[in-house]
Amino acid sequence: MSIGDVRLSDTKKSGGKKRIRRTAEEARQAILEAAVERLRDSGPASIRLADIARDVGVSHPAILHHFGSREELLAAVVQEALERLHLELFHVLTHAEASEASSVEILNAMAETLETAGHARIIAWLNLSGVVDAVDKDRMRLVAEVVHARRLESLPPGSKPPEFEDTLFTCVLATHAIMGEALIGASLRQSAGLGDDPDAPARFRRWLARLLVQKLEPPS
Amino acid sequence: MSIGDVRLSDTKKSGGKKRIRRTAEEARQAILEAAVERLRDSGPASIRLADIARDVGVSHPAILHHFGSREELLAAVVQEALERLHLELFHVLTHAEASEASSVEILNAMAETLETAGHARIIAWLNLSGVVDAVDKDRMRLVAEVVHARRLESLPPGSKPPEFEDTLFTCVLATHAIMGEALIGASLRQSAGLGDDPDAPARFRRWLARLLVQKLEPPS
DNA sequence: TTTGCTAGTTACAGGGATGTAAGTAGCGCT
DNA sequence: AGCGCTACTTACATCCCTGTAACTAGCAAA
Repeated sequence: MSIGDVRLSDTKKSGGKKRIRRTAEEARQAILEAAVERLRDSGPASIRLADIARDVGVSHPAILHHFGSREELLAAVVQEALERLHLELFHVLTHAEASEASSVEILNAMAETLETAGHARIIAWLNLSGVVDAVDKDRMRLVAEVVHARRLESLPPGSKPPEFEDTLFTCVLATHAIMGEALIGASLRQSAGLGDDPDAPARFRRWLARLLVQKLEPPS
Repeated sequence: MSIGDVRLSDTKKSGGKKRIRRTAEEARQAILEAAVERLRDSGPASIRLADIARDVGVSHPAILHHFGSREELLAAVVQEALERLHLELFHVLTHAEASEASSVEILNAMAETLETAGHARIIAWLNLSGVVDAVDKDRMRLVAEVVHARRLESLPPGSKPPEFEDTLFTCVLATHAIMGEALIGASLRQSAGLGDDPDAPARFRRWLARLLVQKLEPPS
């Protein structure tokens, strides 16, 4: 198998000749689902009609029937992936605003969303592949504003308030750290001599959280 | 043009029918050069024999003549890229050890190497594409040890020494930040409302440096 | 100058990917 | 029941990419 791309043999589906007929919407969703998974795991270049068709259990022209062309499928997949990301982030943010979550808890929730759901990988793929508008306008600023508000609230009286950009950059750094963990965490841990340490990731996560706490909510 | 992969039309080279004959070594180098560039810009999946051949100015079977197969070319390209990275990092480190560079200067030099030379992109591509051994064993630990030594040197007398893992994690965080800047810096800046601010990257870099200084070399 | 080695060329074969054409079958509606 | 719509299928056309075969030409050594 090639290093650059995953070639799977286009095996015929066996036996069952019963044709299943979904609604157009269901079919689109099933196809998008499979395609997003491939996007996350192996990047946009590995989105091949025959593969996705096999995942879903249809023939590849069925995909073209619903999406017109691979190009349009890819666009729909990207939009779908970003929509999911935005939905989850929105959920995390509003949830954080409702409860009295600390700044660091917000960042931890963001980490969860980006890392485990595979969104970090998709963002990285899209950025590397040159899809420009991978992150929508001002979302990071909104996050930073929420965090900054909390920061000002918990400010010990008498001390001068931190600048907004300090909070903004802290959020950017946190994002870089989260993305970095998701993308190169494993190999970096290897390179740091922590490869065989099973709870090194958790320890780093805690360490990072403590650093951010110290930065955002310094003891008075 | 597709989002997932870059398709360039295979234009015939014009006019000059004079055949140039390099030594085998020169040819290999020229081919590797072009291939590394493509790896950096568009990822391993976009390494296509015809494209690289056109870049170098030969026909595509010439590449197969020197490398045997696309697979072997790809392996050679990866090895070449990692070798360059290691060479440059080694240079940075030994240079830092020779001069009396501060911890942050070391990290800045690493940033320079990873970001501007395009190594960050290559590392990300390889990690995302599933090439496992993208980072060699213990390099990060070596860096951290150099940094930690400096940290202990500049320790104000009487204060208790920091743990090594604190320094190690700081280096990991710095690496994540550097990688993050190289990979998603632009779109993250957009999302932070700093898209039209030309010296936002420099400001973030300074902010990060100050943070690391504070962490590694606290004022006594 | 001739001869040998090999870097390089053109032409073509084979496989895999996208996309098209024409027909089939599931399901709702009358 | 049967009619129509359309989700889906099979078969095929086409293009691109890798790899092979046979030949060509630059350069060095005799």
